[in-house]
Amino acid sequence: MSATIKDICRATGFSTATVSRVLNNSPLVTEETKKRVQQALDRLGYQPHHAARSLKLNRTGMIAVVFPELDNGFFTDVLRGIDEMASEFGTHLLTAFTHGPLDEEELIARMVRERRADSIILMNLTLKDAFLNQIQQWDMPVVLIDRPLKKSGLVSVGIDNRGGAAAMTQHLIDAGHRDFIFIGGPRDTFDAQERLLAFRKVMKLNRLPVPASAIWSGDFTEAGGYRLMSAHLAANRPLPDVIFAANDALAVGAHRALREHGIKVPEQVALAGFDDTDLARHLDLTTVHVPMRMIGREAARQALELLEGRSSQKHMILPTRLVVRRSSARIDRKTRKTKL
Amino acid sequence: MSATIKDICRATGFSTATVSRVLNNSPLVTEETKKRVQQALDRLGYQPHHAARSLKLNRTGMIAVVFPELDNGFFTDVLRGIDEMASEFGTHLLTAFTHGPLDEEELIARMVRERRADSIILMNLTLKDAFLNQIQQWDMPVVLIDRPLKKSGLVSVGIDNRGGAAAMTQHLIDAGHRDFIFIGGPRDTFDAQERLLAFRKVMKLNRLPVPASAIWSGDFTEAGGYRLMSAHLAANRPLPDVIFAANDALAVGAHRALREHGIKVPEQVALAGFDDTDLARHLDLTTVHVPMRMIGREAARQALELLEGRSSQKHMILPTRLVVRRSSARIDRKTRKTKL
DNA sequence: ATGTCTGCTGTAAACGTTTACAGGAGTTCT
DNA sequence: AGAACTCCTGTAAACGTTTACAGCAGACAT
Repeated sequence: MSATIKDICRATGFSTATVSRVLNNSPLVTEETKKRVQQALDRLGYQPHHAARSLKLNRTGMIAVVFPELDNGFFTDVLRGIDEMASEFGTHLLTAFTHGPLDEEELIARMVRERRADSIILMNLTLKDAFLNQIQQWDMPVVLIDRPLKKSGLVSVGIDNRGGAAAMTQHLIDAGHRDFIFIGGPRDTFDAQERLLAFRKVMKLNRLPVPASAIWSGDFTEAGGYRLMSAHLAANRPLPDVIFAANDALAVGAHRALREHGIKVPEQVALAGFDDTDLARHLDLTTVHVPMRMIGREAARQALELLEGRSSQKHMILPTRLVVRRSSARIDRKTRKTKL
Repeated sequence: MSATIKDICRATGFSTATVSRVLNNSPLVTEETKKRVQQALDRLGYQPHHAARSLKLNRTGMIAVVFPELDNGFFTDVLRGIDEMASEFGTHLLTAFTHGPLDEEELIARMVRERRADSIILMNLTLKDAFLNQIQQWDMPVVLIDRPLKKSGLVSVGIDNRGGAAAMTQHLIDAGHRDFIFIGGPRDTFDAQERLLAFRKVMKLNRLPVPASAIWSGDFTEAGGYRLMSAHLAANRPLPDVIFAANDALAVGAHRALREHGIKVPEQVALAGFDDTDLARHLDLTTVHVPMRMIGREAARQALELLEGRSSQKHMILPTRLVVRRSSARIDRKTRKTKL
């Protein structure tokens, strides 16, 4: 059993109040007694009992972080960012993964009402707006990652999806590509919607057509990208100039399918992704850099500042950055076409 | 403010004791009152206050999981495995990353004494044996991942490092490779030691020499692998037949350095790793599969079973499996040598 | 009618903190 | 010398639960 305040009292002869005051270094204690108490604390290896403290103070020193089952490779870095910032504030992390979308609401509601944390960071969940609105009733600060809620007071941290997707689209066009396939993400995902929107807009600006068949609907997973690409190839449909996948996972899946069919990237078809995961770097995939660690840091900062009443920026949008690598290289279209 | 038991009392007219009994469905309550209380609970959206409960019961319903700063790509899957098992038991996760080795001991000691969790899983930390021995004094179950402690009562979950490394070494020899470079991990890491040991043993069995210069000392990071390989190439030293890196991160780093020097894998040098991370699959890297999710699941299971007093297996070793991919392909040595 | 038992409910203490309030010892002022 | 401070320390209540124990009502046996 760990030592309690009473043990310290017994050892020093002081009362719980005084010991507690030393612990929270109140100015009301003599240097002398402070020293004596401190010695006892050190000697007995005392640490305050977290549950007791948190019951009394109504403060847990925890941030709950809820992640979706789906992993974009995104997750690790964001979590690390959150942890960095949290540990600077002496706060711990309660991480939870949702197991299927049904589970999400219940998991969150329970955690909140059990008061296991002081604030909560929700990442990329497929929550209904109604639920999000309801969340605001609870008196626990909520930070959304990658999911701004319109007309709501919820704080969110997101990235410049439109800017990134637009820059990418323009880059690909500038590289000489005309015939696109866009592999989108889940329709109900904010990121996916934004990226598609920006893609469409830039295509339109450049007066390039986007037939319905050029927009595939993926799920942000590698397996999904692989499946879609394989199906296309198996059906012997023509290759476009370039495939722009709404995230790296999809791009990587498509890449694998292409490779298995002996199709060279970028020689026969160019490829681009979004997120700049480790894999992208290693596959030489042109992509859009997303500052994941920073997202985590900022989300944690918001969560912590909200706690202190400092209501900071409502909706933070972090910049993205085009990362040009080999997979989008300019190819002389005539050469390529003859090869096919 | 969430509803408390007293709110339920006020609503139903029953005492806290009765309400509490309903919550823990004690058999001592009439069906009738149980029903009436339940209604109030539902109506007010009651959830027990975690801190209060845990103070009284001395049970937090949490497992602390401590990860090193270093990320082998390992981490995500293990955590998911832990989460899977934990959530089956209705237990939450407190994750913490150590920030530098100095920090480790203090972080752990504090968490334990604050009693933030019921049990603790330590992954791959560079803790001193003395500290680990000390841990046993505390009355909190500890599960070590990838780090059995000799002659200690600590439970651990590990993998068959020797089997994996031996199988790999033999495979590479069978593929015709004779001249090896082994990029090892940190000397103070158990995994690194075991893998090197098995490598040496199999080389000896095959009567192949292992000069000191053939063993590099890495750090299990990609940057490290890149640095070592680059230095070697920059110094214009000859390439071996094969480079066996003690983990995938190192192999991937080496791979990048090789690629940057225009050296083809496996045409000019074969390459092998250990861990079977996502990257390995995509780089077609021959490696040793490590069942990361399973490691997490088993670690969590042990942590939970220890809590219930069921002391299960002391030291669990999960099997590894050789995964042969293109990077280790057999090359006609004569052809290769002439090419150089 | 009294005693014993069973079955349910309530009272109150406890878990380990923090903190408002009270109180005691010095010091300074009148 | 007493009052009015200032400093420090102690007493006790509170946070929201759980649970040992007490208590009460009714059923049954004597």
